[in-house]
Amino acid sequence: MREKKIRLKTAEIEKQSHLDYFKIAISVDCVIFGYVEKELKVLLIKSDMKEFEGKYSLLGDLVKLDEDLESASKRVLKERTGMDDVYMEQVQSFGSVDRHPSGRVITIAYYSLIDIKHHKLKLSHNELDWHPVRKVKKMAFDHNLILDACLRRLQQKVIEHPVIYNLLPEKFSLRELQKLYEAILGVQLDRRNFRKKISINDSLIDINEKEVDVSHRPGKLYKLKPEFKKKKTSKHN
Amino acid sequence: MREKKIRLKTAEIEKQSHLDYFKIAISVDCVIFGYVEKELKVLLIKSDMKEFEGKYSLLGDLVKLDEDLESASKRVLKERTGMDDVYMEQVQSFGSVDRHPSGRVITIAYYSLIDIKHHKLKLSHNELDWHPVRKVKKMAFDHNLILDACLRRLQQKVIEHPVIYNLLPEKFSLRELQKLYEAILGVQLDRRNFRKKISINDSLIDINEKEVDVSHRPGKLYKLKPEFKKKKTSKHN
DNA sequence: AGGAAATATGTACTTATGACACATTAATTT
DNA sequence: AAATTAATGTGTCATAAGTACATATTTCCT
Repeated sequence: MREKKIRLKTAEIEKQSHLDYFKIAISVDCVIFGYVEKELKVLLIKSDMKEFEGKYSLLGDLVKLDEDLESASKRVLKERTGMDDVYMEQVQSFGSVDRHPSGRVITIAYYSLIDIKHHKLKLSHNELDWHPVRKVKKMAFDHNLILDACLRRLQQKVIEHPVIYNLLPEKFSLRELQKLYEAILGVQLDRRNFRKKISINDSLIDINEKEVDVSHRPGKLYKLKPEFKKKKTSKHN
Repeated sequence: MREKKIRLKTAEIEKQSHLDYFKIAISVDCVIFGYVEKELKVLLIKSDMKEFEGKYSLLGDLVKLDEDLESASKRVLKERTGMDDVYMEQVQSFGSVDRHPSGRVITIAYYSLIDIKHHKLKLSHNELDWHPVRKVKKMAFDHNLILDACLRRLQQKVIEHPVIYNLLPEKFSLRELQKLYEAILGVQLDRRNFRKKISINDSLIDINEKEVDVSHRPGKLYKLKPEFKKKKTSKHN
């Protein structure tokens, strides 16, 4: 009997300490980029916290005890959007003491790139929807900071490796690729120089097909060479 | 008396649950780079865990509930080395489920650059000492991975901005700067081209002094222009 | 005073980047 | 069916950046 009482006590204390005293919670937040209507967009959800009523937030969740960080962010993606097998990269941790109104939560930010045509998400649910990256208003928590950090990382990536195939369908024209590149970097580029740059790094296959349903001369379609499709999988973190 | 016994018990359990069951602990690990005897070194300490007896580990500690991540890693540095006001940059989180033998610990890696001449550390204590980065053996935990990630980040940084003044004394010669650059990248460079590169980015001041106590023609000494000294302080994470 | 050793600087060659123009193709209009 | 239009597809030249390489100069040491 006495033993039981002690257990109760300790359970209580565990629960308290869980959020109150020495416990720090860990979450992941996903910045999910998509390319819709020639604009770079990010998937946001209406915040369910009353402190942030009306504001949007990134998709995220607490990390479970038995899951790796990347598993956690893939789970978030899968749960909320049904999407699987997406490109994902860890960006940065955010851990200011006061970043979460309900307690101490350190979050690890990931960004993902998805081709929205291949991954049909149930946008009707959950007030989940695409927002143009450049027009995102004040979000919940420090999520604007997180979005900025992820966008900068994506821009860095696209400069180093201009073919961001993850955001495009399997077959794409050079014009489409250039428009994507411009959408990410927020600049306009010379068509000829862009094509030269692409041809130099030699990562595309001409598949001898042409665009259809365009109201002008159709462009050639390309695929990414398989050897460039290596997904960046972070192994041990 | 009974109360006391309970407290003892709960304290025990707190300690257990702290690392055992539902608690995910958060730590920071610091990869502290120094430039000693023309070699890039990292500050390591003998692991105090019996699982890793004889192995070295990075300097790290659990993050306290009321401290930001960067504060935590600065505290670690200060406590263990006495050093303050150092360059520091967050690199990556490591959170594999099994990375820590005593429980779930997610760690956030930082790297620091210090000029060892300005920061005299009490190396005699704690079996704390500098180790050549290229010759580090198997360390405790996943610390080899962490070191690798931080080294790659530092290399990236030095390519973008060749003047890594944090590792050098205030006044330095171009030869010293080049040797440092070479030590970080692990390559040999042409002296003339290196100097051209440095002169182009125009970040040094010729202070009209020369090296002393060198057994050959002394080189000119330079300082970094103040406007290039902006410390990278991560604001909100 | 002369030799050794490192500093300091310049030039030619190659490669990458940026500005720019014209011919070609296929859909659309007349 | 021919002319028009609007986008695709390619090439050249000028400039900037990167790489390979050589000679003169300064200081230390003997």
